[in-house]
Amino acid sequence: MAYTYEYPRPALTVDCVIFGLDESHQLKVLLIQRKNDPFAGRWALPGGFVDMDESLEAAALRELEEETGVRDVFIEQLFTFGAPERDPRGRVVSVAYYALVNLSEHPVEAASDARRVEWFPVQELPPLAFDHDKILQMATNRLRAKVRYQPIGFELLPEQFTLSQLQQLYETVLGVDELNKRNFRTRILKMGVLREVGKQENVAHRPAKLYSFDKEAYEQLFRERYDDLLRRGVDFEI
Amino acid sequence: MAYTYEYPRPALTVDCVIFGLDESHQLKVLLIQRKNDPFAGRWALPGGFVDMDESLEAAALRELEEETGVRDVFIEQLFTFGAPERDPRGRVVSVAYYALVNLSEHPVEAASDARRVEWFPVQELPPLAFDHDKILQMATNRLRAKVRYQPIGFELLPEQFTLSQLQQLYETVLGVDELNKRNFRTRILKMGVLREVGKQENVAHRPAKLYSFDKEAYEQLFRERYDDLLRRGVDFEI
DNA sequence: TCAAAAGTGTTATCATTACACCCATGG
DNA sequence: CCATGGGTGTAATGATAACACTTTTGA
Repeated sequence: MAYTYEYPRPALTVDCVIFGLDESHQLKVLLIQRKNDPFAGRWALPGGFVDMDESLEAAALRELEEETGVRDVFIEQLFTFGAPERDPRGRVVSVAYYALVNLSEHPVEAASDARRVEWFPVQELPPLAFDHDKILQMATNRLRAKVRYQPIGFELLPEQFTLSQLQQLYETVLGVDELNKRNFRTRILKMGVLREVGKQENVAHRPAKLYSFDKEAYEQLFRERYDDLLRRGVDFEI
Repeated sequence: MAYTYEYPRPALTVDCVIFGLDESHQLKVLLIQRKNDPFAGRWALPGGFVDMDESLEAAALRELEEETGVRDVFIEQLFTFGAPERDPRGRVVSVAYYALVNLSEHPVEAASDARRVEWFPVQELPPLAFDHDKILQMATNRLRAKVRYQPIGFELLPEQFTLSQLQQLYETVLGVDELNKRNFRTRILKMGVLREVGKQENVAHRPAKLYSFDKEAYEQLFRERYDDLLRRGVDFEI
């Protein structure tokens, strides 16, 4: 069957940049190996064509699961890439999505067609197909910007976590050596979005307090913040 | 002539949300009146179909000029809207762009096909076609967020401007009553991105100092900021 | 008693807020 | 000399950064 239109149309695809944090606090990204030309054998972001009756987000989630087995992810739209020459096969416009997940909770599946799927450290990436390096670069920047004003990342930790774990997470996502322990703690506790829920047991050192993220407190805070911001006016801070 | 594809393809359009500031410090948005169904007679964002050999941004600028006569605008991508039912004619995915311009420097043209083009105050909008109210809402939010961390808006003022004018601008864009004069000034001057260039003449009150935006100083500042941010780590501020 | 990691005290400095007040000009 | 905006002083309070120190646990 074929589909005919009066005017030519670009093809429309979606691509997913899925960041994962592994046990050793490395930031990784999920890639698949292409089987077909163009770029056969190269690694690429999971993605594919949008069906006519699904939303863009649904398309991204569907392709992600089909190609990697990864599901139940909160993705957000990143940017739409539409340079005329970005795909050698012809005009293809791609809407990119991104997410940050707990790597250990999202095992990759050997996809049905035996395509390879792997997590790569963002520091040691293979050459990528199409303009996927550009997409990934933008996703990394966005993730780092976002981590500063939204409590992204709490989903990556166990339900209960220590402040050291949380600090580790921030250091990893921001790609920074070592944040000042004292100041990190003061800051994050002052926000009042963490609830103390117990302490570690059976560790060979002083047991750390365990916290969980208090979502309601956060949402409350967020609402208050908004009014503040308007009163302050200008900021010029990221 | 017709174009045939093996699989169906959504149509791809671009839409432009152009904000303008008028002389009386009102925030307005540029709309056109549709001639044809669906939504004939309704007001809508300027926009249209993407050609096969132009980038998305180029398509947005082309449609903007064709439909409104407005040109030489710095647009930025906002979001891509792709809900399956957003256009009654069928599947249409639209990449939205936005910009903020000095309204008086961008006169609208009676478009060749005599379609009406007008600036509407964002507070008093007519019903809009498609999901354009949603697009506009998102654009407004983005503009307000952006104005806090980027010196957007300086382009809207004359080359030389007073601090009161600048404050007015911020109040308008943020939709806020009155920022504290003292604090606004302290803050913005402390940044060091304004250069004093003279003073007003022939005004019936103490003449104000005139400033211009020091682009180099800003870019310098921006680079320094970035390192700082990494060291501070977590922020949770917008 | 030691290693390892958790957790705290403190201080100098800077930023923010809120108010009230003074200044220069043309009419 | 007054109306009209432009422009400044200041003090209380809170946030930030930097560094060194104490505590608690299992081995």
